[in-house]
Amino acid sequence: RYGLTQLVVNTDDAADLRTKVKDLGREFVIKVTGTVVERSNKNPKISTGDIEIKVSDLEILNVAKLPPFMIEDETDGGDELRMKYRYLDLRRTPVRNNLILRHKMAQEIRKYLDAEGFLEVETPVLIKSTPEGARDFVVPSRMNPGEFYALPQSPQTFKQLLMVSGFDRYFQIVKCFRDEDLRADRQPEFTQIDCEMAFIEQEDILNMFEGLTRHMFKNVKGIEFDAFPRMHYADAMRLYGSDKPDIRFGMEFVELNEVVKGVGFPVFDNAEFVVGINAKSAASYTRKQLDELTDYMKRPQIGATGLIYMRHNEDGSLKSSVDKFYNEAQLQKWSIAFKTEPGDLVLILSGVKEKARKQLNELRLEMGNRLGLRDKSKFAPLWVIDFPLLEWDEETERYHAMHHPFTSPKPEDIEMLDTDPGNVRANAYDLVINGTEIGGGSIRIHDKKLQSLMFKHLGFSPEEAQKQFGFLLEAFEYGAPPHGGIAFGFDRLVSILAGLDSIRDVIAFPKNNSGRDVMIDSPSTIDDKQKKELSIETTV
RNA sequence: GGAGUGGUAGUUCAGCUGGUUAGAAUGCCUGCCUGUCACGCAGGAGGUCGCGGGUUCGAGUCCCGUCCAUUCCGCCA
Repeated sequence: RYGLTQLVVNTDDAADLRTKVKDLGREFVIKVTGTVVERSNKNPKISTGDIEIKVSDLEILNVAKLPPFMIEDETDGGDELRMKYRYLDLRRTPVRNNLILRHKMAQEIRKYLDAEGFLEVETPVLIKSTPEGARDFVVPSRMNPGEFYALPQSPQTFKQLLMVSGFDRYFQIVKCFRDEDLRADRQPEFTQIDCEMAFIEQEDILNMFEGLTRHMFKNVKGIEFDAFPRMHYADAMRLYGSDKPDIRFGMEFVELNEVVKGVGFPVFDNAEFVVGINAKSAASYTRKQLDELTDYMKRPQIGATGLIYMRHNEDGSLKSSVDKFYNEAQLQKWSIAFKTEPGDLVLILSGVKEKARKQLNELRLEMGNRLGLRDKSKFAPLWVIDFPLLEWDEETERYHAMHHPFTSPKPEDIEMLDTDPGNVRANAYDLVINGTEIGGGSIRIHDKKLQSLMFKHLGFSPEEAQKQFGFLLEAFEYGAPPHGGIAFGFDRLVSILAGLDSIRDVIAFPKNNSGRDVMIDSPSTIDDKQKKELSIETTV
């Protein structure tokens, strides 16, 4: 009942036991002495109560309050309550099993990387603030009044320094901190499997960490994989509208500009880009379901202006929501483009290219969910490679590094840095499993000249670059080997193997949205003495 | 910073267009029951309907504000 275990007490003198505990109420922690007897009638529906104890003595060790929710596999407690009493929630078998899984995975990671000659090195947690990327968590420095430390968003620069030091294979299972709003798959403090290797090329990294992933799945879940498929970033965007496609199912994008334009349907004629998917076996969708789907797409979070559909009916006929503009022969062209069969449902969006792709990605995933194509017990790993080096930032009106400023451009693309920076590709790669970005990395720049050139293109003046990264640039002058690495989001990896949507239940003490009043891992107020010592005058 | 959803017994929720004493299930308490395991039976306690204001003869229900939780967008090199 209270989560520690469930005892079925079997004694010759039950009345005596009852009297013994009665005075204390019904809640207690007990020590039972007795003989274990095998259960004669096991109930396979419950996980507790596998043994019975013939009790000879019972000692009450402590009294316990009644828990605010039932500590059972199927609890009646809501999320909020479970988080408030996390120490009770952690008594529940499913949550405990997640942490056991996490532990096992950490063990397997260390086992694999150790066998491959990696050295686990700890890097500092109180560090200098880095400029780009997420907001830093800050810690006021008492020794340097008015100044502060940042908590690392990743040990990136430290591991590169370790490469200069000759630790050719480094790893660390390490906490990282990013002061951004959290999500179901994102916590402000999270754990990375951080790795770096010297004297390697991209291919070496992909193989090494495909090996790690394979090792983990095999030893923890008993699942083996063929070689992970690889996809160019550009193809991922074209076929799935996402840099992290879920390839447990197909439903690839079909581009339709040539097929649907010029017939006098203004929505398509005026759109830059028309693109759709074929949802196999969904032609039975009713008008009501399609309207609901349209509303889903029109929600502000997605922001589609509409949704066009065509049914390929079981009798072979084609029926679209724009029959007024397209006759049977024209719809036949759609059917050919989508390779439809009777029973299929075609869904089409139009608009500006990037936006339409992004929206169709949402629709594809939603249809995948509705059609049951995203089975949590199936795993589809994928390398996405050849990411762009730079990304245009509308707000600051300049390019910034898509991965980070130390990422090496592809040598053959370097000359485009001046002419066509947006199309320069990087030696950067992501590991995606089931549509979740599990890890990413890159081959780094190890040459001071190229690194300075990159800073220039990222809009750093030489002085700024020197101020922020001078120590790294200087280190590179002492013989930096070619190097590269990768970092895995450990929490996400565990949650995927556990078949969960949220990373919350693979973390013993997760953060909540407000960061307040849940448990001991909440911010504290600063008292006057601290304010004085830290030279803090206003509320931080 | 923005949009959505929710806040009613310990807990999970119901409460339709405003209308007697706010319900269910489960948990809890008391009694009975020595092979139960979602035990059973009988009885009982338990609610300032998040908070503040307003409309109304009358508000859990409608309006305004506010707080909290949560999901998503922004953000996450």
